[in-house]
Parts: sequence; structure tokens; C-alpha cells
Amino acid sequence: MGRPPCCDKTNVKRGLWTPEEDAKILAYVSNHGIGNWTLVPKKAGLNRCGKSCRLRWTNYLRPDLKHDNFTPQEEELIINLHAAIGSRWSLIAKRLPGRTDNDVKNYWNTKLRKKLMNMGIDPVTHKPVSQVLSDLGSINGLPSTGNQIGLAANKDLMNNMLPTRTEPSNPMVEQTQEEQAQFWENQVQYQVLASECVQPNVVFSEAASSSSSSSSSNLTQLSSPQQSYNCHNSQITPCSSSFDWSDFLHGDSIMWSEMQQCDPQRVMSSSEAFGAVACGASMCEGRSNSGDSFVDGILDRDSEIRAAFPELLDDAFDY
DNA sequence: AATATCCGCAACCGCTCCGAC
DNA sequence: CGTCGGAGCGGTTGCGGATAT
Repeated sequence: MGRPPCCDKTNVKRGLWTPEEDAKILAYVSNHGIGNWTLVPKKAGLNRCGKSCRLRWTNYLRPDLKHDNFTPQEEELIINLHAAIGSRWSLIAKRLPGRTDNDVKNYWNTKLRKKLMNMGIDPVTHKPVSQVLSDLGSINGLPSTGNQIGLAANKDLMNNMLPTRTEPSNPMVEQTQEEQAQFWENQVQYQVLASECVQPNVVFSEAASSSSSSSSSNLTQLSSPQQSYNCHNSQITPCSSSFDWSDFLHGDSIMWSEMQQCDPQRVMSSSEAFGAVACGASMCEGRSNSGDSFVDGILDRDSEIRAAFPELLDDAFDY
């Protein structure tokens, strides 16, 4: 039954590391390389948990680590990647040679987040704070749509607006870890490309020059316009985006299959129209102050779909 | 000079996933 | 098949130095 515990947690040393302890780790790794960390404390003569040894090595002792300040280019890359994939520090750190996820995370929490807020940019959504507040006002004022498409739309929107540890767009579809990793890797690749396409130093010089947070002077301007839509920072996608609105509706697989059986042709046209409307709405949102919004587009299409499938939607989802 | 407050960072905590037993 | 540890990750904490009062 299982393995023995890696260490006696009540008797291992905790807290700051001494130079002597560091030297022991370094000596051990230089002689034996990195292997089973649970064996390291015993073999290196340390009264520490193996997990603590691994953290000390990866976050501080690794010879390839940089210990100097972050460069403006690194800052810019962190901001762009955070806008694309959220707080996936390990993925972001992989793009910054010599930096650890802990480095990046600390730098974000202590410097970059405040820097963005001082510039009037919400560090979570990477939108101007004024726009975030107005978006929240719109969402709070939404009438109840009364069905799952409306709920799914709002949920999806919120997932995009709040980039926590969200998974790829369709949670109902089984995805392997490799596929999910590939998804985020693609996001990273895109943001790297986007950041390479823009002129350097646009970020802070432009945003810092204006204390008001107009939509024309924020980080969202960095992204290449031909790239795909990303709700985190209001990037706009052409409607030929790879995003598939049928995937969106597939979020409720039962309802989707019922709709398909009921009338596949209607499902297809509704799905396409749904995508077109929402895509158009998102374009309007990107132009800002147009009076239309992404949410409005979804709600409009929601009404159309409700009208198209009253037998499936109204009874079950009016509450 | 003494104290309070702020800030940065190293380290820890708790969780998930996977594989060993 | 269930339990447990290893590894990796993101979030949080707490210490120590810097700065303000």
C-alpha cells in the first residue's frame, strides 16, 4: 500500500537557507545531477524536505538563473503573455531564459500589476479600468435570459474576462493534457509573435503619457490586428477565426444532440448566425463607445435561437 | 534615534495529475 | 482498485531591509 513518507515533516528544518546548505545542494547536484529529490536531503546531508530542496534549486541555485533586474523587453513580454494566457507563470517563465516562474510571479505581483493600475489598466483583463467598470455595469444590468445558452455565453465571457486557471473553451470535450498544453503553447506562440510585430516602447510611453484610460492608449494596442480574437485584451478577430461557434454550443452536449436530431439544418444555420452576430458584436466592442457590445450580440442571438427551438428551450430553461 | 509602515522576495502551502505500490 | 508520494504549479505568507514619520 503506497510508499513510505518522503520525510518526517515535523523534524525537518524550514525557513531561510544558509550558505552551508546551499553549498551542500550545489555539491550534490554537481556530483550526481538532478534525480529523485526525496533522496537529495539524505545523500547531501541536509535536514530538509526533498520538496524544499527542489524549490531551492529551481528558484535560486540553478546556474542558468539570472539574478539581475528585469529588462523592459522582459516586462513587455510578461504583460503580453499574461494578457494571452493569464497567470500561467511556468509557461511565461519558459519564454524568459534565466527566469523562474517564482521570479515572474513575484515581479508581476510587486511591480507590473501596480504599474498597470497606475496607468489606468486593469491588470486582470488588460483593459482600461473605465471599460471594465462599464462592462461590469452592463453585465449586472442584464435581463435574465432564462436558458442555458445565455448562461453559457455569460460564463464563457467571464472566463475570458477573468483569466484564472481556465481550460480550453469547451470543457465538455475530453482533452488530454498534451492537447491542453498545446493549446496554451499556441497562445504563447501567438503572443510572442504579436509582441515581435509591434514597435518596442509603445507600451509605456504611450500609456503613461495619458492619465485618462482612453482605449487608444493602452496595452491592447500592441497586438497585431490580423490575429485571432482574445477577450482578455479586446483583440478583434476576423470572422474567419479558427473559433468554432458549434464548439461553443457543444458546451451542452445533450441539448446540442437534441437540436441536431430535431433539425440539423436549423442547427447549422443558427450556429453560423450565432457566430456571425457575436463576431460582429465583438468587432463593435473593439471600436468602443459604439453602444453595441459583445454581450448584446450574444443576447440577440440567444433570442433568435430561443425562437428557433421553443420546444427544446422554453420548458426546460425558463425559471 | 526610535518607531511605524511599506515593499520585495524567498519559502511555504495546498492543490492536481500521474505513477508506484 | 485504493492509497500514497513525486513532481509541478499557482497562491499566499512572513521575514528582513528600506523608507517615512
